[in-house]
Amino acid sequence: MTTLGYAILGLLSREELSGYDLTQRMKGRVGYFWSARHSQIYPELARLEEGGYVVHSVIEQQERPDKKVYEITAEGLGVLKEWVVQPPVLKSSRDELVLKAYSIWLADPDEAARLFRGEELRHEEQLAHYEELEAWMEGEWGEDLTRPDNARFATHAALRRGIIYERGSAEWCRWVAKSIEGERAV
Amino acid sequence: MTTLGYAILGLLSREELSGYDLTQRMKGRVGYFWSARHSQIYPELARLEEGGYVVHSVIEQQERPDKKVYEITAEGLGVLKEWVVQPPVLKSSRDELVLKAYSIWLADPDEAARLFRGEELRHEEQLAHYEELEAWMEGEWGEDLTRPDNARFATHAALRRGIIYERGSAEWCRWVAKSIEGERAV
DNA sequence: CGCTATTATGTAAGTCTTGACATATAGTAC
DNA sequence: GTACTATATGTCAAGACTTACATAATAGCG
Repeated sequence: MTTLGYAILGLLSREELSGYDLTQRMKGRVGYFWSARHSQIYPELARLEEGGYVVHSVIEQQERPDKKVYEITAEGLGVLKEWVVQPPVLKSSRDELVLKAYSIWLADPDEAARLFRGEELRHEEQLAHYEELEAWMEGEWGEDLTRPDNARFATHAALRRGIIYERGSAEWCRWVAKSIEGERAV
Repeated sequence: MTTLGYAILGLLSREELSGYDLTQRMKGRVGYFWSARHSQIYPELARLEEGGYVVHSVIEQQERPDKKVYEITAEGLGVLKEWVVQPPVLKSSRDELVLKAYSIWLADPDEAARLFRGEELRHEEQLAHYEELEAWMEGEWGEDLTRPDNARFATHAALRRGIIYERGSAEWCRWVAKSIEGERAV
C-alpha cells in the first residue's frame, strides 16, 4: 500500500466517490496536505480494487459521461484503521523557499525583501481563507467538532494544522523581510 | 536545472566540497529543508559540470581514497543568484501526519492520543535542538547574523524557519491530543 | 586474519510523480 | 459552426527519488 492509497481510502471512508471526484478533492481541501493528479489516481484505484480494498459500480448518466463510483470495503477500512495510528515514516521535508533563504545572502537586498514580502502576502491570504473556513465550521458543525469519533472533528484538526502552518510561514517571511529591510535603513 | 542542482550550488557558493561532503551536508543541517542521497548527488554533479556550473579537481590523499573537490563557476554563481529571488514554484505539500489526522476519527481514542503525544515529543525535541543551535549562533556569530549579505545571516534565517515550524508542529500535536483526551475525560 | 566503520565514488532497478497525449459527451458563448 | 468549459476515464514517457548493489582504501578491534 502506498500513502496515496491511504489518502484515497481516507476519502472513500467518508463517502462514495468517482475517480473524477477524488481528483477534485485532491485539488481543493485535502490537496493542502496531500495531492495527486488524475493520472496517478486512476491506476491507484485499479490497484486498490485488485487488492480488495475498494469496489466500484458503474453509474450510467444521460447528461454526462458514465462514471465508476468507488466504495471502500471492510478490508479497506481495516487497513486504513491500522495505518492511521502508526507513527508516520519520517522523510526529509523539502521546502524550496527555505532553500532560497539559505542562499539569500547572495541576492540584492531589494529583490530579496520583495520576494519575502510577496510570500508573506501569499501566506496571509491563505491564512485568512482557512480562518474563514474555520469560522464557518464552528458555526455550522458546532458540537461535532468536539467529537473525536466524528469525521468533522478530523476535518477541523487537519484545517488547524493549515492555520498554524500558514501563520508560522507568514511570521517567518515577515521576519526575514524585516531583517533585510532593517539593514538597508541603517 | 533542478532544485537539487540549486541546493548543491548553494552549498558550493559557501565552500568547495566533494560529493561525499555534500552528502553529509544533506544529512545534517541543510537536510532539514532539502535532502538527497549520494546516488542522486553524484549524477547531479556530473550534469552541473557538463553545464559549466561547477568544475572539479582531484585531490590525492594518502590515508584515505582520493576525492573530487567541486568548485562553483562564475556561471554557476550567476544562475544561483537569479534563481534565489524568483518566487518558488508552488507545489503541493505532502504531510503524512496531517493525512492521518484527517482519518483519525476512525481510530481508537487511546491509540490516537498516543500517536499525537509521541509526535508532540518528537517535535519538542527537535525544537530544543534548534534552539540550542540558535543560542550557539548568537553567541558565536554575533553581528554577522544581522548582515543580509553574510552567509551566516542566511543560515540563521533557515534555522528560524525550522524553529517556527517545530514550535507549530508541537503546538498542533498537543492540541489534537488534548482534544481527543478531553473527550475521554467527559 | 577477518570484521566493522569511515571515507570515497559510482551504477542499476524500481517506485513515485508530473506533464503530455488521447477520447468522449454535453452545455454555453460568440 | 466553432471554440471553450466541465464532466469523465484512461495511457505513456520522462523525470525525481529511494533502495540496493558494487568497489576500494585505510584504521581499529578482537
